[in-house]
Amino acid sequence: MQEETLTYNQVKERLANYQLKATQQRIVIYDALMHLHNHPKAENIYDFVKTKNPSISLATVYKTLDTFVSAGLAAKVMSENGTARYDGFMDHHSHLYCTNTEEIVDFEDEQLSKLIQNYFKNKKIKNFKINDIRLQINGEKLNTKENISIN
Amino acid sequence: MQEETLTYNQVKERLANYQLKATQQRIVIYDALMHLHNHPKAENIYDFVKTKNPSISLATVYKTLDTFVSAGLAAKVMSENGTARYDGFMDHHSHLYCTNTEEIVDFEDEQLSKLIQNYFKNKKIKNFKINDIRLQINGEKLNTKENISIN
DNA sequence: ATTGTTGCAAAAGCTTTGCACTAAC
DNA sequence: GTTAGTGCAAAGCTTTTGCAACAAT
Repeated sequence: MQEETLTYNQVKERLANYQLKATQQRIVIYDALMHLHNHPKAENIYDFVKTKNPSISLATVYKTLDTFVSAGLAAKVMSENGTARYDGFMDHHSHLYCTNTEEIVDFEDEQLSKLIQNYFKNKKIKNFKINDIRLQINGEKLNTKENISIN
Repeated sequence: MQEETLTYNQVKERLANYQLKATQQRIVIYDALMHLHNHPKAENIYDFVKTKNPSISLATVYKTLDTFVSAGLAAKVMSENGTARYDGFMDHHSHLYCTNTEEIVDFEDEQLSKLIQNYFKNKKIKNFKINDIRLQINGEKLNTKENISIN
């Protein structure tokens, strides 16, 4: 798995690319998103960043995540129980959702994406412009010791 | 579009089939689900049923919907803003989600379902048992006067 | 008669808001 | 210096809970 470790300056630069002021809070939250690959909720991110910036507030975490989502730096995914989960990896991907453990696992399958995209090239939906297609695959993790993996 | 209009006794019978006591509340809520095809939230259903049973409580609506979902009589869909939406039509289907109007529109496409099912017959996901695959198609409704329709 | 369901009001959980203070540019 | 972001505490909204009263079987 790719481990994206950016230096302080690299993060600043990336924020600048998105016309965002590089505040301490944004930097640590961005960093958290790069480290937490489990589709954390705001609270998880809050816990993580508090170790680096103990005075940060939960409201700031929410506001910042919202900013990132608007800017296109992060994605917001709704889990089945209605709480928002955040995702710092912006490549198109779908999600596996385990109904038992509530885990959300990224699922990326180029071949399947192509298949679906092609399908909709031929079959249009009237009065609707498709921006993004995601699969939500619900099921159960079978072996709790091993990880879920494709193929 | 199929308009499911059931008599009082037919609803009672259907509830009985699911081992559910046929209370007034359940009957009107079930009826509401059959009439409201817009993926209503609990509050919408509450408003609808209050015309027939003005003393019903919102808590009962929530509890009853939960009961229906557990029994398999209805489905719960999470919308992008984190509120639960309910759906009384239990055939497998996907959803179109309009990012502007927040409308959720049912989308059923036998051909596409088959395509995806076949795909996963060959390509298994390790340690994961797929129970249900749904497409979440995000986009924008183009012509606000006309309805969205397939093909 | 028994068992499960309802209604109420209170609480819980997550998220947003308003505003004075502060930091980034 | 100006503009935008932060922290706080309060409020908002959806959903859940506990329990006594009640209705269905």
